[in-house]
Amino acid sequence: MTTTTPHTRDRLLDSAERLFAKNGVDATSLRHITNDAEANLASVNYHFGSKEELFRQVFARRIGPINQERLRLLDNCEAQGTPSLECVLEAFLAPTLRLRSDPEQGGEHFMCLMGRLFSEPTEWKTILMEEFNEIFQRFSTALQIALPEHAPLDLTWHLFFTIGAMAHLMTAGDLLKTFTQDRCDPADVEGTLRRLVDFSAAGFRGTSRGESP
Amino acid sequence: MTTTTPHTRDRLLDSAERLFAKNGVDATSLRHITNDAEANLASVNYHFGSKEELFRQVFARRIGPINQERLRLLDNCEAQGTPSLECVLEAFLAPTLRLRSDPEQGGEHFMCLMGRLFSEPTEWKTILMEEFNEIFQRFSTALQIALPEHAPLDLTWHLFFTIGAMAHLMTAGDLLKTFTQDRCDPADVEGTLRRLVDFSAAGFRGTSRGESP
DNA sequence: GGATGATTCAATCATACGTTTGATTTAAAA
DNA sequence: TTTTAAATCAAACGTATGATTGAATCATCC
Repeated sequence: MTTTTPHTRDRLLDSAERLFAKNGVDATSLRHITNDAEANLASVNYHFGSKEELFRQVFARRIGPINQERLRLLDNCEAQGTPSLECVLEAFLAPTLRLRSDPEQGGEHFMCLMGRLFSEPTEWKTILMEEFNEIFQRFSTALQIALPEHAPLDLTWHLFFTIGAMAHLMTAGDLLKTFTQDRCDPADVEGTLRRLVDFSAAGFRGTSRGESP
Repeated sequence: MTTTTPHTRDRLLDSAERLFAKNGVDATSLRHITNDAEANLASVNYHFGSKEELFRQVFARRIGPINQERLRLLDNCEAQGTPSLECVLEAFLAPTLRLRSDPEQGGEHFMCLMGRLFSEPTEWKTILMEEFNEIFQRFSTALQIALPEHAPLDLTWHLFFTIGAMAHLMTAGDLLKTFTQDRCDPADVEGTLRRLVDFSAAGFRGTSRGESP
């Protein structure tokens, strides 16, 4: 048999992902996780060795496919000659934002968790950054091709701002909905994606002071 | 007498602010704080009643003046007729970003703390939002005056994106410096401010697809 | 100087944490 | 069936947490 059990190990990963996202990594105890997963307390250390390793694997389980999807979409852009700025930005942003509309998996929780990681203390943040470095370099060069007349330094700043807007959407998106009494709803993933892509693209091109010369 | 205490209370606020920013709220214990402040463990509960109230006052001590400065700068914009978009955005962004260049106070630590709060679990986040609601409304109407031809809903989305970029700068600014081997340095506050204002302003005006008809 | 209220202090409370242990159960190989 | 390894379990480990106590110290005013 291949499917031995609805294995404890996977239930632990699912519960940990959800609770880490909801309450933060530090505030989530192993007892919360094992209660939620209906597993024994010791099972975490049996299957993962430590809480830190559990977290690392919660993260590793999702980030690989996401970054693969990023690169796949970027390849799509570049397959048709010089890629457009919007296409590159969408390739970068879509895989994370679309986690929200993937409810059968726990993608929504992971999105929140990843967004929070950007602002978490160093020890956890480095885990994120190890995976992120390649993507950052890859998209930086793609942006230089899409906007050859812009200084590379400007592109780096603008990508950083875009990542900030994306991360804010991931962690505080629900807050926006509350604030605006549901008039802005990040649950409309494609609409949100289009708005963010357009906003960032205009920001990248910049110097649009309204009047044309 | 008005000045009852010599120092302890203020030393607690300073240490708490710094440690909360550095390690996170949950990960910072009262013992860390009182050791750092060279105060007795019980002094926190004597002066503040609880850890939560200590945090609330760490926050309240700074956010009031910051938001006052925001409104003052906004008044300056509006004093000269219809305010420009850049002026409004700078009035919103400058008071927080400039905390970094205020090192004699602990403003730098507070900036990081505030940025992180955007993505912290709900209980702390609501504390931030209580203070933020008025500012949000005030600047929303100012933006509608600066960009009368834009839909109010668009402005709300764009302000949200801008806040995200700002928050990311506050929490992960050092990461940008590391990533770019110091070629992008958020410690250059006015340069960073100008970049963010220009990026956001272009994003707000939007629809600058590069080519002019 | 003695009284009074504001602070500081060491000690302790109950609770929660991540981890470890050793026995027990489960499931597949021999 | 017997053997063997994987998995689960209840219980406890030592440490750390936020909070509380009552005595001691300090500053201030009458």
